[in-house]
Parts: sequence; structure tokens; C-alpha cells
Amino acid sequence: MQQAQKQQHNPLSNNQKHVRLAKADLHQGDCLAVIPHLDGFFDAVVTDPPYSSGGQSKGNRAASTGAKYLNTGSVQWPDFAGDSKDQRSYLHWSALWMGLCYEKLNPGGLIVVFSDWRQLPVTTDAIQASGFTWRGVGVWDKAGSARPYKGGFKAQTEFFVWGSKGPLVGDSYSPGLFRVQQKPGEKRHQVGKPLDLMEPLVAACGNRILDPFMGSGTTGVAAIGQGKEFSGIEVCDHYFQVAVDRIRER
Amino acid sequence: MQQAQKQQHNPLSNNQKHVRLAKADLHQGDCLAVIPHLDGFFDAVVTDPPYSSGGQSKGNRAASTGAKYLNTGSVQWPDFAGDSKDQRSYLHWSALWMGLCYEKLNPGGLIVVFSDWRQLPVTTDAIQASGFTWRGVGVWDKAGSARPYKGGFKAQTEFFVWGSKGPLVGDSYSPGLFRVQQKPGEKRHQVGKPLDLMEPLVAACGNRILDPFMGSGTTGVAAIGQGKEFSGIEVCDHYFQVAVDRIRER
DNA sequence: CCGGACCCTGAATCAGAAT
DNA sequence: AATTCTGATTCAGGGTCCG
Repeated sequence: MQQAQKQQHNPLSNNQKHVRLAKADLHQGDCLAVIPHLDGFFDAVVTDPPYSSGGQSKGNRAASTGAKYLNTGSVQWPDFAGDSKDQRSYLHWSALWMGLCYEKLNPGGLIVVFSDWRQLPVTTDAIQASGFTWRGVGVWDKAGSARPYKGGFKAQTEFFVWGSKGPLVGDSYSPGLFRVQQKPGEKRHQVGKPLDLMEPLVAACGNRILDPFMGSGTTGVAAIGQGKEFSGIEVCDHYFQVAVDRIRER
Repeated sequence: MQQAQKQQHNPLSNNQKHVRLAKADLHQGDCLAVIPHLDGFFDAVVTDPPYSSGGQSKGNRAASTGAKYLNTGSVQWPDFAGDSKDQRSYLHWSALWMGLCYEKLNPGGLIVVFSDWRQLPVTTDAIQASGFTWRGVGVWDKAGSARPYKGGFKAQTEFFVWGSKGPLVGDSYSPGLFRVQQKPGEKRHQVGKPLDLMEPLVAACGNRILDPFMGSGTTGVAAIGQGKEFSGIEVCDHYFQVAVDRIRER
């Protein structure tokens, strides 16, 4: 019986780190505490929050993410935070951080939020509750690389819910489905998204992009690679460092 | 003729049409009235109900509802701006017909219900409210054949919500995404699904299949083609005739 | 008449295997 | 491989039966 290695994150803790690069502004801390202090306004929020989906019981959800989502004992991932909420508090929490993002967006700004099938209804509720106009559900097709599902249909997709702050202003035309295989060696986060997936999403957005759940920083890498400005927030110190290193290397 | 119209709303009226073929049992009438009188039990419900997106304009949804929603502590689904009554009654109606289907399913029976992105949250609510275990969201990729969306992401997918009556009993392994182009010439119904899409869905199911919103009968054609038994219900007389003719031709 | 040991039951939880 | 299933185990609650 190990002592819980999960550290509690105090939203108001002031031991936040802050790294400023040429086109990037990276914060370590809880996004609920950090977002209100960000400077200026953004054109888009593109993010992949913790899903809080694993497990049916409180105990399962509270388990370390490393254990929860690990299938083969091959790789050890550091835990990530914020993955232990039930549906009600997930909704409330989602509406909170989305509401803070809303305040920091320019009119017409986009929001793009990833979700798995289970949290999809909650995510669409939250995006509307926080003031956005919900405009659609996009699909990430993992190109079949998912567990087979006996007697049913394989969960080979994840979803992104998207919307805007008022009328749309962009003039890009993007598909609503992206078929991208996750190459295991490329993964820097247990549940990280492939760069090939994030690049077209970021390309659909304006110039200044915010990711309040930066993780290993793939959204940032995509944004900087397209010459855009990026602000990222990550609560977990380990992944914050990974993101800083990756974005600095670009 | 006039008399028939007058009696149309009586569930037990015997001027509903009923066509019995070798492997097919086709009813013309409102599924809420017809389902309770169907004989025996089914292995699966595969259907494409009317999406009822009427009355929900983007302008309505654009209004902010955050305060209202966050103040209602115990609401399961949001009472969002504008024509929320439409959403609420769509939910109620969906839960009604799904509940009737539930009664007619064998243990472990599957339910597969199509939805567009807008009704997706309501459909997942309804499927659970009517007793089913919600197990996933599958995707129909229309292979790009959809209107471009300026400043956003093209709605090139529709979805199917699937679940089961208790533990799964089947042993098929199906993908969770189907990429099928709708060939305009093939369409027999304004929103009909391609046969190439319905065939693998039907193949994932057991032997006896029910479609309470038969439309032009594509689900039935797929089922009969696989040697399964099919029962279909369609309220609109025109489409009922189309379905009878198509299934008879098989 | 009361209290406590005892059993029973169903729900919640947990470990392990399979996909 | 951003899980699900099974079966074992724990645990709280309620009832019974004596002391």
C-alpha cells in the first residue's frame, strides 16, 4: 500500500513558473488561477483537457492516471492532474475554465476542445454554458488503432467540440474529420495528440492561440511552426518542462 | 379515405397497413402505437429517427445561457436558450420510443441510433433514460461530401449512438467508423442512409432486427440481404410503399 | 424490553484477464 | 490500445434470536 504520490494542486499557490520565449508564453500552474492574469486577447483556444473518464467508481477515477490508462506494462508515464472528477463536477469545472477563456478571446474567437465519447455530452453542455455558440463536433479517426470491442463497435475515434464567441470571423475551410495514426514512439504524454492532428486544427485558427491544458506542448509546437503566437498553461511540473523544451527547440 | 384519416390517431385502429413477407414484417403507422403490438422479441434495433432539428436556429443557440444553467443545481441536461422546449420534447419522445423498443429486445440486444451533431447529447441522454447501457458513439464519415464551413470545420460526419440491454452477448468485432459516400442517385429518402453504410451495422447485430423509423427501408434491405429477419415501421404512407417495394424486390 | 452477536443481502470496490 | 468484463472481497444495514 503506497502513499498517494498524487500531489494536490492549490489553484492559488504562487509557486508558478513562467517562461517567455520569442513567440511563446508558457505558464506552470492551474489554469483557473493563471488565465485571468494573461495579457491581451486571443484568437482561439485549442486544448485537450483531462477527460475524467476512466473507471466507473470513485475509486477508479481517483487512481493514478498512470495505472488507470496503462494497458501493457511497457511504458511508465508520470501521472497527470485533474482526472478524478465525476460528471457533475466535470461539467462545473469545464464551464469554469471555458468561461475564463471566453473572457480572454477576441470577438469571433474559436474554441476547440477534445473529448472522448463519454464526456461528449458534458463538453457540449459546458461550452454552451460558458457563453460560446456551439457549432459542431469534429472527429479524430485514430485510423483503427484502438482496442477491438467484442460484440460491438470499436472506439477508434475521439472528438473535438468546437464553437465561437459570437459570429465567426475566420475565412479558412477545414475538414471535419482527421484521420491520423498515433505513432507510439512519438508520444510524449500518456494521452498526447499527434502533431499531424494538431497542425490542421491550429491552421484553422487565427494568429494568437491559447492552450490551458498544454501537456507536452503539441499544440504549441504546431502553432509556433506556423508562425503564430502561443500561450500555454500546464499544471504538472514534469509535463511543463517537457513542453518548454519542445517549444524552445523549435 | 376520409374515414381512414379520421382514425389515424387511434393506436388500435385496424386500418394501419401491414405487409408480411417471408422474412419481413412491415407496418405503416406511428411507432409509438405499433411497437407494443409487435410479436416476439428482437435482437437489435437499428434506426435513423427524424432529427427534429427544426426550431433551433443558430441565433437561438448563440444567446448566452451560462447564468441560467449554472444556477440550476440538479439539472441533468441544460435548459439552454431559445427553443429549449423542442429539445426537451425531443428527449421525452426519444426516451418513449426507445423505452418501447427496450421492452421488445432480448437480453443483450443492441440499439443503434443515428443522430446529427446537434441532437447527439439528447440522444445519449435518451438512450440511457430508457434503460439501455450506453456503450459508445460511432461515426459515419460522408467522405467529404458536405457543405464547406467558412471559418470552421465542415460537418462531414453523422453519428450513431449505440448501447445494449444489459451485458453484451454478441461476438462480432466491428469498426467504430464507416467511410461511405452517399451517391445522389441512390437516395430514396430525403435523408436516407446508403446501403453500404447500413450493411456493416446490421452485420454487427443478431438475427432479428427492428427499425421503428424505416423510411425507404434501407435497414430492411440490408437485413434481408444477410438472411436476417426484419420488422419495420414507417408512419409516412409514401415511404412505407417505397420500403415495401424495395424489400419485396430483394 | 433491551442489547449484542450473528447471519444475510446487496451495493460498492478491487484485482486480474482479455480485448 | 484516453478500457471493459468477471469474480472475489469488503462493508453497511437490517433482521433474528437469545441472554
